[in-house]
Amino acid sequence: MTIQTTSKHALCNEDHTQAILASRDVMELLSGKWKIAIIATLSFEGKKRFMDLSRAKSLEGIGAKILSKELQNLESNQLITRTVCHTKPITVEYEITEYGKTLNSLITEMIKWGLEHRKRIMTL
Amino acid sequence: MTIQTTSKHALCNEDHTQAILASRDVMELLSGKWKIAIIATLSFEGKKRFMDLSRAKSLEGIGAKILSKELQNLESNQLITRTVCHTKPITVEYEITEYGKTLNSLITEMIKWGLEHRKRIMTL
DNA sequence: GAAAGTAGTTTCCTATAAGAAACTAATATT
DNA sequence: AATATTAGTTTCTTATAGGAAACTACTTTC
Repeated sequence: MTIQTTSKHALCNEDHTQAILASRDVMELLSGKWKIAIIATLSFEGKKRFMDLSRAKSLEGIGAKILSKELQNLESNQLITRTVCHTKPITVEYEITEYGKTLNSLITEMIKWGLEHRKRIMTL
Repeated sequence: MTIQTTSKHALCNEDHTQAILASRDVMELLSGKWKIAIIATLSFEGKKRFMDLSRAKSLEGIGAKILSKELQNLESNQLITRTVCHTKPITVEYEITEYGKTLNSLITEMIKWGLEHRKRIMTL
C-alpha cells in the first residue's frame, strides 16, 4: 500500500483506541500518590493492620485520613479486604485479594522502570 | 520456605522498600487523567501534531489547555519531543523519545489489565 | 486513675487538577 | 473583507487531592 497516512487500517485503529481507553480506566483506578504503594506494600509484606501500614517505611508520610480513605477506595474496588479481628484492643487486618494480585505484573513493570528512572535521574 | 513471618530478612526488606518507593516515583510522574493516554497515542500512532492529538479518539474530551500543559510536562521529563515545522501555517509535531519508548512494557501491562478489568466490570 | 495503644473520623485549610470559554497571532483560503 | 486553521494562552470557575491537628471511643497496662 502506498498510503503514507499516520493512521493504520480501520480494525487496527479501533483496536488500539480501545486499548488506550482501557489504560485510561487503569489510571483512573490507580492514580494518586498512595494507591500503588499501598497495594505493593500489602503484596510484598502480606496482611497488615492499619497502624502497621501507617508506619510502614514504604508509606512514610501518609496520614491517617488519607490512609483510611484510600483503603476504603481499594476495598470498594475489590483489590483488598478489610477484616475486623475481635482481639483485646480491636484490630483490623487489610489483605490483598486474588484480584488485587493480578496487578502484580503491572506493579513489577512499574518498579523496574522506576528503579531505572532513579538511576537516570541521578546520573543526569 | 517455611518462614511464615510477615517481614523478611533485613536486606530483602530494604530492597522491596526501595522498590515500592520507586513505584511511588513512577506514579508521581505518570499520575493524572491524560499522561498515559498521550504517551500511548504517540507510541501507537507515531508523531502527531497538536490538533491531531486534541482530536484523537483515544484523547476524546481533552481540552487545549490541559493538552498543552501535559505535553510540556512530558517534554520536560524527556518522554516526548516538540518540533516546530516551518510550514505555511506553522505546525508542531510531538513525538515519543527513545526514553519514552522504554515505557512500552509498562503501558502494555496497563492495557492488558485494563482490558481484563473492563470485562470483569461488565460481567459483574 | 493516668497514659498509651487500637482504628479510625472530623474539621479546617491549601494546592493542584481539570475544564469551559474566550482570546491571540499568524497565515491562507474564499 | 470575512472565515478558517494552526497552536496555543488567558481567565475564570469548580472539584478533588492531600494534609495537619484535634478528637472519639474503647481497652489495656502502669
